[in-house]
Amino acid sequence: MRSQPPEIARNMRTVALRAGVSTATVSRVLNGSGAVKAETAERVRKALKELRFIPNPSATTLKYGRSNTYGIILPDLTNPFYPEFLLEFEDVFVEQDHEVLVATTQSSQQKLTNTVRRMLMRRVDGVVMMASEVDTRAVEPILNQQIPIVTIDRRRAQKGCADVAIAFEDGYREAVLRLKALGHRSIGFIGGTEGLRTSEIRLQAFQQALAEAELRFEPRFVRAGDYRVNGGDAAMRSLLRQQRRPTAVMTVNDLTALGALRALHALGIGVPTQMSLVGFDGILLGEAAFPPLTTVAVARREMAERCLEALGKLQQNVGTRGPLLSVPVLLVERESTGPAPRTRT
Amino acid sequence: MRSQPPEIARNMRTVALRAGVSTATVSRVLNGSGAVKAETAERVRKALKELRFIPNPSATTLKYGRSNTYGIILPDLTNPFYPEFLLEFEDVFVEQDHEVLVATTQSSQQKLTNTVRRMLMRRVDGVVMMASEVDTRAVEPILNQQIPIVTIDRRRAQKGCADVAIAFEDGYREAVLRLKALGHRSIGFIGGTEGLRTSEIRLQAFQQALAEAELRFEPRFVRAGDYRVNGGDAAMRSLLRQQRRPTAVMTVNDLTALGALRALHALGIGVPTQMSLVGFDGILLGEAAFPPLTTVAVARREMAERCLEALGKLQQNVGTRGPLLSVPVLLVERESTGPAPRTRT
DNA sequence: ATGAAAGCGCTAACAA
DNA sequence: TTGTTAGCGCTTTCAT
Repeated sequence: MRSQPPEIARNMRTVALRAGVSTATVSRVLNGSGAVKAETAERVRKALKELRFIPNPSATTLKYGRSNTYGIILPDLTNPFYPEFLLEFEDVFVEQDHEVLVATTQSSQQKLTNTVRRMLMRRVDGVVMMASEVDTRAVEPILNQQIPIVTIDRRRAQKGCADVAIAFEDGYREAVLRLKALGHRSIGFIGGTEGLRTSEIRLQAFQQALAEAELRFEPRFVRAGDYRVNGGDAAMRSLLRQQRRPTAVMTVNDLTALGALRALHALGIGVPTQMSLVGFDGILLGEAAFPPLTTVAVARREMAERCLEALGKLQQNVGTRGPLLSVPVLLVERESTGPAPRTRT
Repeated sequence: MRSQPPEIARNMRTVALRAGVSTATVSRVLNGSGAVKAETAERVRKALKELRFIPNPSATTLKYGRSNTYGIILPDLTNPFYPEFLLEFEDVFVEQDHEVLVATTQSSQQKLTNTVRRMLMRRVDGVVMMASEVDTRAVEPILNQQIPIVTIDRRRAQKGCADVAIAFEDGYREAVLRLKALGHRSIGFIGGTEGLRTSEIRLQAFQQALAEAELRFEPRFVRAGDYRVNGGDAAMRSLLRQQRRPTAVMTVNDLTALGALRALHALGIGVPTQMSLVGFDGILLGEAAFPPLTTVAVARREMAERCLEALGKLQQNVGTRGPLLSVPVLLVERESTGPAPRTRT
């Protein structure tokens, strides 16, 4: 025998009736707008509770053209960094009583166009865009509607846009210094897909880190990858085909490092005894690798918070350029790095 | 010099004005409801296009209390299986012009309660629930609102509910038979968290597979894990602490297998030379492991399609029990499995 | 301190 | 075949 489900109010009228007030008063109590006598407010709150009132945000969206929803556009969910970020993003935004609309582009221009339309239809109040691989002209309709956009890692801002950038420079500097302290003198690099702005930025950050550590940048120890496992694997094999080798390799992200690690295993090269390896991102599965991967972890939570902050700033000053913010980074030393081997292999 | 952004219509009135018709006609053209003269329809379509009309679904949601949005509740996004499934889910639903509302519970009862409220507020038309770890009484308000729910892997349905189950039995059977063909006679198992219904189901499926293959089930070769890397690592270490060992180990999911693999590496046990290892789920990163992980892959796409199908059935027959559907599974043989070692270690 | 009412955009019932 | 209109739920302005 199940008890009858309790009556539930799906509109304010029902609540107002029960409390013996008008819907205007209910609204005032809910939003803390306008003055309501304490006694009345109490009665309303009681009715609200008893009737388990479920507000209908589409009414507000309809009235004001704003939905309290924020869109997030991710390139992909198969790189664990993105879902791990999404987790924090959702948490941060929902905590502020915002709703989140998730979309992935999967590097398809068509998908991005559809996504933009979906976001416009849902009257999002802002968009966070983490899809460096696609042509960003597709998002112009969003800007035309005066909806703020926060990009990730573009390192520039225009009217209505802000940018949140990962501190690659700090990350590579820290890692290079640590490797130097471990005795490494020649450090290789497996980068991202060629031709992408973000690949360029990361490679430069690595070069700069070497310079600051007074180590030589050797182009023959550099390879392009594709931000994925197979690219890292192929790049590492290519690196190892040469006569001379670096004693340590840094990568553009963890997936690349995992691929490189697999190649090293397959070729019977000891990690870290014969070669040290450093990833970037700090995905959880880096710890599941053998040996557990040393990496530069990106502070996902702070990244989500910076997005929220940037969006807030853009809303305060519509039509102006938004801020350029930075996300900190942390070297997580695990077991894929160790002292440089005595003799160069 | 940028060209002026084109005027965009955010309501039907503007479009109707331009086409010289009423909003009702515009609506009829858009939805293909009611008869419209071909010539008029053409004029409307032209106006629609010229003005880049963006419909406002909140109006429809407000009018009908239905949003064309489906909620999906995931336990977590750090297990790559979930985002990989989400990717397909989004794709399948968006393709049908549905919107998707994503939420994660992170095994928190409070978060689930909030999520349910969010879904109710957004007037979702259905919910897919993949969170076996939490108390499902929290979702009752959804059922009370006559909103259909599709659960994953509960293997039962009640009024307003359907279930989509992964064919564990098939998966374990296939894998066990393959291992048997490779000469394995004693096969261990690392299961899920104890006390969960889904852990029970999976263990039983494994036992059944052994029985069908006429292999003995040996409880001392069974350990509980936690569906995560560390649980798999610990369980494997515990398994290896015994005098006698299985020659192959199957696991409840890939994360568990990855942890087990790490333990095997750490203890210097060759995979697959000394021990074979089989995961479950087919996460992409299984291929990045060394050796690449043999696993039973769950057909994510079909899983998403079954969810859509189940939701459709439930909507056709409100208030009845929904179907129990099944998702197929595929053995993906990579390099963590091989012939059983000659002598038992 | 409170209530009445308008209006956001859309669709379907009804009228013409 | 097409148009007019009511009404979904909410907030806010304007009265009271």
